[in-house]
Amino acid sequence: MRILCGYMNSRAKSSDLVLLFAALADRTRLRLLNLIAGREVCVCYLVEILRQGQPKISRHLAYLRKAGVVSARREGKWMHYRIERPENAAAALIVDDVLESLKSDREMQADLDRLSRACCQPGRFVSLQGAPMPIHAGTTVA
Amino acid sequence: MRILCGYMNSRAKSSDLVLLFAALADRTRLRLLNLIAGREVCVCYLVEILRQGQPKISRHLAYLRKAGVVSARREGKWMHYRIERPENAAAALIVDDVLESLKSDREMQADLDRLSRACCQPGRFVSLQGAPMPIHAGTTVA
DNA sequence: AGATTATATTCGCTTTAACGAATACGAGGA
DNA sequence: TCCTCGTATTCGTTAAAGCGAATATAATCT
Repeated sequence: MRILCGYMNSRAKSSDLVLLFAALADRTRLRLLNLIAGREVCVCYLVEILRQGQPKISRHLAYLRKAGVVSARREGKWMHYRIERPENAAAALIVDDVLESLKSDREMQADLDRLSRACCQPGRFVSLQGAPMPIHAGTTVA
Repeated sequence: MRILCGYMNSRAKSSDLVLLFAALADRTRLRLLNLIAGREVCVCYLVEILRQGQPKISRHLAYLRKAGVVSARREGKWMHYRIERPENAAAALIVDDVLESLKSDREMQADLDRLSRACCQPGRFVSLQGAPMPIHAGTTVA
């Protein structure tokens, strides 16, 4: 098992990396990753916070899923997205770096602020009434 | 100076990152970075090793230059390319990760092998006769 | 100066990405 | 079952990337 693991790491396909980089080479997708980092977020929140069309958000989420950076979980009508650390060790390192560095970006900080406010008073946002709130990572129950 | 430096790092623009990722999201460009990593290489070697058209290589190098990942130095008719660590701290970290992880890719290893062989016997490659050999990083004189 | 060599850029074309609008799907609720 | 709501996908269009062929530029050689 440990040997197999080492074997896989020693033969990283850079095609994985190309796919990853393509996924990261878009500001909207970086904003999505930033919002999802550290919690599990329902799509409706992402649409509301980024103030962009729902199909657009959904397509970008699909793109991130295909790249193996996020995964989705269904809960009734709602879909929750969370960060998925790639199997490829190099890719995983890079994702860590990226998520960390996004914290120092102005717009990313503003997005997170908006998300916090939306969580405090979901009623203010018509589109969020009744929607399940983001779940902080490591928390068993909201 | 140290304060200014810290200030800049604390306000990373993720647009820099988008540009960087776009530059990394191409296999030919990754192969170029892999060949250039650790040494300064003349364009004609890159064309020869990758066995691809010269305009294509040149365009990809221009792309990498605009993204701030490589820089060029002219020596007579020849242009030498080397890795340029981005100013943005996050970007620099990512570049380090990428260069390191490329080492475990099959094709990248093969490219480096071909480069070594070409350096030993430049005469074998018609296009390399008289061309300046790659210069290992940290070496003052070839 | 004119020819030659190494590299960069332009041109036309084909492929791919991104978007909004419309539509389809999937799970609950009436 | 039909309706509604949240999300995903398709469609048609527009913008951008990548490519080879041709051309331009910059330095060296004769």
